[in-house]
Amino acid sequence: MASTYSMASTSFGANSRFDRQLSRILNHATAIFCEKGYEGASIRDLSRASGLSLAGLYYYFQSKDELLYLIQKHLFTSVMERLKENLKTAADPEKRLRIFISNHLAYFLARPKAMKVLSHEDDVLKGALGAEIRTLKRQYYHCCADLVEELKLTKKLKFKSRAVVLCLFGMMNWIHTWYNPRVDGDAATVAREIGNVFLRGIYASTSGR
Amino acid sequence: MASTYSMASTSFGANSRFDRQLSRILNHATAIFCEKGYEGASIRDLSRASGLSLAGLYYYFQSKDELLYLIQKHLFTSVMERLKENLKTAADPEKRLRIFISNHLAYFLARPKAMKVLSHEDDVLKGALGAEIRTLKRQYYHCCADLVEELKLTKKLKFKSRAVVLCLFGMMNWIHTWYNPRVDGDAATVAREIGNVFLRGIYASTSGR
Amino acid sequence: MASTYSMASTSFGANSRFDRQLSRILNHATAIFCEKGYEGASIRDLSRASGLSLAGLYYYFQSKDELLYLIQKHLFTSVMERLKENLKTAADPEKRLRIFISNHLAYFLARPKAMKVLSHEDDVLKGALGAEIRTLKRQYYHCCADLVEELKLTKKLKFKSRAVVLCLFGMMNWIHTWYNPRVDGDAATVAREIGNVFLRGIYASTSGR
Amino acid sequence: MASTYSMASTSFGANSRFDRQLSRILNHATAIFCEKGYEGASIRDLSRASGLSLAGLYYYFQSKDELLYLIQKHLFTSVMERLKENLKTAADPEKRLRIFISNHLAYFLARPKAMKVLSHEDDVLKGALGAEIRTLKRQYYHCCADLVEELKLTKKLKFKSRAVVLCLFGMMNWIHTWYNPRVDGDAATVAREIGNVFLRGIYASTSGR
DNA sequence: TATGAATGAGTGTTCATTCAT
DNA sequence: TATGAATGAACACTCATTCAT
Repeated sequence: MASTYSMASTSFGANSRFDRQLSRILNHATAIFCEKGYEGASIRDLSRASGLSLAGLYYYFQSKDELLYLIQKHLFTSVMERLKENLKTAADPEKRLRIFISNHLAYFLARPKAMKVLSHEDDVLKGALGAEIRTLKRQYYHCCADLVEELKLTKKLKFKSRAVVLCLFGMMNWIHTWYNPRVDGDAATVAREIGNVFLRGIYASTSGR
Repeated sequence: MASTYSMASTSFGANSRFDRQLSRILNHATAIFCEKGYEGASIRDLSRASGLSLAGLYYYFQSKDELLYLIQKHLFTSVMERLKENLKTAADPEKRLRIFISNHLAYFLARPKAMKVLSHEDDVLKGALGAEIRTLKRQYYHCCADLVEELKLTKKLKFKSRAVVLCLFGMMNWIHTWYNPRVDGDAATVAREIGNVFLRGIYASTSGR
Repeated sequence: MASTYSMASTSFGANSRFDRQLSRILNHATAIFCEKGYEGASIRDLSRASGLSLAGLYYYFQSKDELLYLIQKHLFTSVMERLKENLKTAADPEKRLRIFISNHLAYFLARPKAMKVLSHEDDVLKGALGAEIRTLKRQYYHCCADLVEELKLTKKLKFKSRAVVLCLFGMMNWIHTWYNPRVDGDAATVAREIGNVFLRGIYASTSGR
Repeated sequence: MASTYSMASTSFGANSRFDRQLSRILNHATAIFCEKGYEGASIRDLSRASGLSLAGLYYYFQSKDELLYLIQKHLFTSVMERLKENLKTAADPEKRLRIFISNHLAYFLARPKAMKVLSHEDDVLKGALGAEIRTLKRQYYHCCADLVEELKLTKKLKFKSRAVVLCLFGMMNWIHTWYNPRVDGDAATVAREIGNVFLRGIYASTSGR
């Protein structure tokens, strides 16, 4: 599997020695943050895992905060890129929403650790770095909200959009606490199931009641 | 509001001086774990918040781990107690499932910090304490799963129970990341909405597809 | 020799266990700051010297900065106290200025390390702590400047007071770079010599030229 | 203003590319040592300030110690050179001592940062480098002491030469803690004032008392 | 000449925890 | 019941320095 962090279209882009090394480090860091949480993880853990010296790591990032920032930024950026690519193939509102769901699950079920880091360490980053991440997250949320709105208009449905969209995110994101590929099937299967519950749930709504 | 931790029916039961003090401490600890996470929180934070000395706190618990254990155990125990009480009033399967949802939300939206601690610090506890918490959690999960199964049989529905129940938990538990009483209404309102999406979603299912 | 830091009239006052220990620590810290400079000294050095554990030290102060602050504050406060006491015994302006000089030298030649720390780490402290120290220092300077002004008026002398007072401080404070009791005599001797150079120097001045 | 460090008569002499670059580096280093002290300053600070890479700097010096050595050696060497030049113009003992004072102040008030580094980091250097600097310093001290002795003999004065010379150095070197050109006038003015205090001070001495 | 990449040793500070009282 | 005093281990991070290129 190619490095998660070195895709030509992101800032980790150019496949220089530096970028490849950074991407290796970020992958290790993701795994460690997943396992122990941001606070519980130590740069020493990362040093052990990556084989670099403690001091050597700091050549690649400025602080533990920045490490988390780089990870989260990359994830939001690249899941969104893929989403945009995938959405090009469909015009039907329902299909488009199903694409959102399956894009999200395909991306994150392939990176279960990343998914956990993203939802767990949601509000850790303060200051400018945190603000940038929150902006990316809001953009991603709005992609989904817009698709739901599109569907709502087309089908003349009645429901509180905010609550409904957040329910959908709840179903999708909670998955990292239980997903087991052998029991639950692949990402497409889970996406179909969640899509079913969600779409039937909102199609049946004719009033707020 | 009576202390969350000193209800007659739990082990913190008897309203002794010890129990009342412990319950105060656990409330402070919950708030701190919520704000900073288990790893990020320090016993010194708790000392400051509670007004007790660092050493004095250890009269009430053996370790930081046990502190989290006491909190989580109490929460699962008491939400389950309330659930059992509330379920006594209804026999209709749908109504009973709606009671599960509203019981969960009423309990946890009144204790948003506790809800966050429960989902955030889900897998922190290792060893015997962790095992006990996981058992309680499984029991609670099965309460819900049984209600869904009951409904499925009655209404002759077709769906993968496991996936569907976990979707429901996802919708309910994700709520701590977005719930705002002024925007989203009270617990009963949110429970109705989540119930709607979920029940309509599964009612409409006639096959696994 | 009684501890430098536990005089009844200062804030290190009450001879409690805590205060005695703190005063021991501050004495060690003074010696270390003197030898290696503030930046060059490490809390580990202090741990070694004092026999307390690294962590144990932090029971007595909040930060390395505060350590320096405590030392400097104590020195300025107590040299000033002694000065006020000593000045009570004389009314003659020249005698009073000679008292300033001999008080300064008696105090600091008995604490050569303290003298070096005070002049070397003059501008290290930033923020509130630094401001407080600078205020104390300014007060001490003005004590001296007032005595010089008194003499200038009495004897109708002509000179730039600022330059002259700062010359006097220069002579007194530079001493830590060269003073050797066996070669240079005791504090009273040095004070007499500096007093001579200074007083004859300003008595002979009738114009700014 | 020509570089402080690349004068034909010093070892940084020949105006080669190397020497010009080294001289730039030493100027930056002086500023940084002045601002943060020797211990507090880091080679990284110097890298930032000079624009050279961390590793690149080491082409110009062997160690941080040598950096300080080069600075201090240059300062003593070149202030002494100028002194010798200036002393050629006068034969009268008093005039010659006044030349020492004004040469010292003219040189160092034009390089306030250098003056601070010289007095602050006086005893930092250990081993051979430190010994060499101490030798230069002693030579400079003796230049002054000889001039004072000359005057003492000529005018048949009585005082402890050592104490008196060190008083003079105290007045001159302490200046870096207070000198403000707008308030205190130029170097010549300050030199006259210090010369006045000092010369009148010793002229008036007819006994050690 | 100059740099990118790396390191071992050290920094100030905080941690959960203990023990005599 | 509760605390003051203390500790070993760990923390994030920076240091001066090096070496292949």
